[in-house]
Amino acid sequence: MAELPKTYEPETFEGRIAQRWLDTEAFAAVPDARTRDERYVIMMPLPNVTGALHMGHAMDNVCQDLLIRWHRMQGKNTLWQPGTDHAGIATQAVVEKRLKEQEGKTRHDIGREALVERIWAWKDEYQARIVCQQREMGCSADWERQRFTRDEVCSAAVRESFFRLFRDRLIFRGPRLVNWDCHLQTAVANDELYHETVQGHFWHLRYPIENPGEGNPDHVVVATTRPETMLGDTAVATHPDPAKVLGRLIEKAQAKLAEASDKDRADAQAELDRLEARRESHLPGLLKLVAMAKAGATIRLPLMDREIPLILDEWAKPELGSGCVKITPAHDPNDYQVWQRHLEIGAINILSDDGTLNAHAGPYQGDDMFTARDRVVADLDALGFLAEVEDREIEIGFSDRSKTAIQPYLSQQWFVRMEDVPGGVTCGQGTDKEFKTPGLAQAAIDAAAGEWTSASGLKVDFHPDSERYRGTYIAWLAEKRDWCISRQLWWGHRIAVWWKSYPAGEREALAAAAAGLPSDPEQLQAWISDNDGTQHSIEEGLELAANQPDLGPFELQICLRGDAADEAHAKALEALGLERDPDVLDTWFSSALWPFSTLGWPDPPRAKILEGQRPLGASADAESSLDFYYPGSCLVTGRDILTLWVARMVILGLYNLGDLPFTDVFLHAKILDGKGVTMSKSRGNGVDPVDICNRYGTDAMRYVICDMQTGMQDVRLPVQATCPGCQGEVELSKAKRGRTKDGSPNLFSYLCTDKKCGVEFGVVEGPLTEGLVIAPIYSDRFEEGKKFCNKLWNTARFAFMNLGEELSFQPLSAEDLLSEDRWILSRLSKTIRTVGGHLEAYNPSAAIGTARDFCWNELCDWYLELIKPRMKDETQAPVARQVLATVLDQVLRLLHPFVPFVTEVIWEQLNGLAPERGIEAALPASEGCIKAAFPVPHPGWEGDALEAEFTRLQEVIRKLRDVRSKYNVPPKKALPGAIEASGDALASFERLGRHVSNLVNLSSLEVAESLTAPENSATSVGGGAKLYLGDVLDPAKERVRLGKERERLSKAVTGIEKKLGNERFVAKAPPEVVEAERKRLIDYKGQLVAVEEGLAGLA
RNA sequence: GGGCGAUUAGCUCAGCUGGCUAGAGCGCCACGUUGACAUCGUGGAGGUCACAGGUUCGAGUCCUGUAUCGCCCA
Repeated sequence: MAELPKTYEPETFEGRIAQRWLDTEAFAAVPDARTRDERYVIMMPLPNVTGALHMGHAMDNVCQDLLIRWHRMQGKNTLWQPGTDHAGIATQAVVEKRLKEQEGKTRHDIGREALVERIWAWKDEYQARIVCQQREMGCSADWERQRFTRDEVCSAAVRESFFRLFRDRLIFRGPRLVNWDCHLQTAVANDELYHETVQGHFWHLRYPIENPGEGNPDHVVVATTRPETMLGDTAVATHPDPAKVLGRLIEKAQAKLAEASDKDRADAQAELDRLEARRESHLPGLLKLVAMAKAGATIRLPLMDREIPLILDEWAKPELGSGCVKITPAHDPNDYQVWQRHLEIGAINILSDDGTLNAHAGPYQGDDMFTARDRVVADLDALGFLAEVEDREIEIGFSDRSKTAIQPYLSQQWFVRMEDVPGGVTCGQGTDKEFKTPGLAQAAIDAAAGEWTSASGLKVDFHPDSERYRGTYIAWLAEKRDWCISRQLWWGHRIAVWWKSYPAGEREALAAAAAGLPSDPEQLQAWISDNDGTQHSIEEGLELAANQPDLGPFELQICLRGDAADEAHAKALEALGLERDPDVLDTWFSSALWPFSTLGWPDPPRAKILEGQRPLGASADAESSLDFYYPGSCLVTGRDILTLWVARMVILGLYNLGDLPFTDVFLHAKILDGKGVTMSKSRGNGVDPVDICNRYGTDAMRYVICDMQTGMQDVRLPVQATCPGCQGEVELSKAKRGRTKDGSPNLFSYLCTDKKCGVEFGVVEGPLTEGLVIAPIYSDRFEEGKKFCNKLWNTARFAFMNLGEELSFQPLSAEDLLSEDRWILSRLSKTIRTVGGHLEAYNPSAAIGTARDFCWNELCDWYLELIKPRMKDETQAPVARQVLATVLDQVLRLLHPFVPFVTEVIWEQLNGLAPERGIEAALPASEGCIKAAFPVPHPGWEGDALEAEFTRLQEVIRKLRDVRSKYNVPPKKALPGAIEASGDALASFERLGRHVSNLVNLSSLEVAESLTAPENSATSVGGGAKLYLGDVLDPAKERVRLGKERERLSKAVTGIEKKLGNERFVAKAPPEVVEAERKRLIDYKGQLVAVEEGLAGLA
């Protein structure tokens, strides 16, 4: 017999097991004859190649592997698609930063090609690192399908999808206000910004009104936190109906005052007074302005000497400031909206790409924003146009990538049209799932709400909190905001549109270029775009250029479908004077295609097969990967990218393929550090999951991760480090940070909390920790997982020591089994059912908790103890052995998805010792636990009466142990015991008395309806019986012990009596609740009487 | 500014549609190495369920407000 080592040492077998899974192709996803219901697909949320994985990724990957292994064991054809994301701006920024640090160069110094080459090298390094980490964590993804968003297969999908959207006029180029990063010189998305509140000013500017007329104001005052933007003002707005707004606000304030608490009354009164005073002072002036605006009044913009209109718009707030607001459409999002409502005012962009002012800023051209601000303020002041300067806290947006302030900036960008379009959008063109939708955003809304289902009957739902996240998802989509997909970067999928802009006067040149275009409708799509981005056919466009030149300049745009089209036509386009757009696509565009680009869409048979990769096309007896694995099943991710990524996958899946990329979205918790701050490498609080695996074992890491995933509660993970000075443990959330050279806190170093030590040590390698010892960080939360694995290990060890040389299977009927056998099988069946239910409900914590409780509290603490005597008796041992082997078999299968390594290695041994396990019939066998059938409940094994009997037995044993403990009886000393009971309980204890003797270590046990207690007995009640333990009595101790017991019981009795004495309770509570209370009262009273008798006996 | 959520033991978290004396793991205390396991066993201490009101026979759970802390959107 192969005896297991005494303790669980994961490092001795994890590597070997991982290798065997690879050797046996256990993770391989190969299309076969299984039906759609027998398939299960998870597309891994592609980690970006910016850096290594941390515990947040571990949470994501472990949850997915749990689902994948569980479904694989249920016999599904399972695909877990791995891969990585190029992460445009993030990766380029990291590489650029390193270039600057190490060589002092910028990207412009080395050029586009050289920079991209360096980024590819970085990508290779980090992709390898990430895959290594995932394999270490036991991720059972099909590594032979590994994809990267910029590899040839994914890139082909990007080109095709872009072309189709462009052809359907769902991609267009137009002017929009974007967040401009002046340092990186690119637009950045909202999610790449962070906001900070800084001390700033509020400048009040006085703008003169042209020819105000008798009795009218001769100027307006506007206020701004960015006075330099006044150079781009194109209007001043005032509210069209100030009386109504002020009236409504005053009503509201009165209502609030009426309801205000004493504490708030003064504030509410002050607010009301302010509004009323304001109506008095400002309303007449504002009404005059309304009349003037209607009459076409204009304003003379100071410094620029430009005439701009006074307009009426609800953006102006009559209750604030002067009630007027300056409008700078090109540099403020709200003003931009105003412009959209009053297109006649125009927009003037005063900024260049590099953040300096352009020619539209007149004398301030060439200044940066801050220089310009000082000069504008000084000049306005000198000319008497500066009314007032206030100090004020203002919120400024910063680019997360460059850490510099962003500027709202009007520029030409590419967009995907999300709103409804006239005539609707056809999704799934050319497939048998083709359908019409009003617009792309609406299609994704319908997918999650209402009656709509896809052609194959699918719908999207969210877990574990369906309501909450459906709401977030729909609210975001309902805005139907166009998606800006262009980025001014060098790292990414370059936009495949060649274009040239023709001012209104150059219609002839436009016509000539259009006439010279190659004709290839399948591979080439041409549009003429007007100045708002609306795309027209060539004929319509030329007509517009002739008849409505004010819609110019016109842009001739040609999109090529793919590499072959580039080859055929790019030169010709360039000969016509068109240039390929230099921008690249937003990373999320390629990520949005992930559920099908990875499978070879649009043309799986012709998808490039990279070295060591599985072909994607159809085989003689199976569909292509795309047909077989799309639509997929479940998406597992954090809630922060629900909109950025999940919604967009739904949109492009529906648009390109006519069906959903997945039906279930599992949003898991986020892992925070000990202070509640998001973990990340850049904050110096990240923990590398591989460090945890090495320290505690991979299964221990996975166990604890599963245990942490409850509902949506984010989880704090306090982390520690071993001080390199004193070797003591330092709790990082309590330790002080080290200092950098300039004296500010160093995010990457800590001071030891031991006062005698105080050594500074680093936690992340880098320039800031040069010269410091780097202490690996870990978290003692993972001890729990290791302890559980050790317990499981020793359960198996006990089994193997007792199974004998080789156990042969015999069919067993219920009569062959003893009561403890039937009890553990009943508990096992119910455990399997409960665990399955928790997994279905996406609750890994409850699932593993249930499995753990069974293993530890029932199998180990009770069953193993109950059968130990039988194992020494060769006539009784075989049945117990067979039950034990069967329970172990089921437990290993049940736990495998959570802790795959330890279960697999035990499984291997179990197969050697007991090749066939089962009770009535042998269970289906399997060489690897990874491929074994997941356990199913066995209703025939379940017995409620038996379980109740065992619950009573356990209570009796605990009570008697408690007495032993209270009297400090050494475990080896056997004592006489007695149980006084009647009815069912008596019969039950007569049958099971041997277990009491065994587990309480009794020298003798009398069970009877009425008996004489052993000499010097301590008394106790429990399990519906009166219990005696002899040879221990110390009257003083007993009085104390029973006194406490009496106190506890009489408190409970009083409580229930009070409740039952309440007439309204008895009248109104459901009868079964009242009845249950009555039963409890009788039970407690019985116990109380017994305790009091015991006390009386002492006297 | 708008929306969503959280606050339960020293720590990290459970607690479903209101109903036993509010639970688990870790940590803590006492005792214990008899052949699975000291990464263990047996027993134990520890909570005004953030605060204030309300609904109800009954509130950790439902409602309103307050405080603190998150997240998303503007």
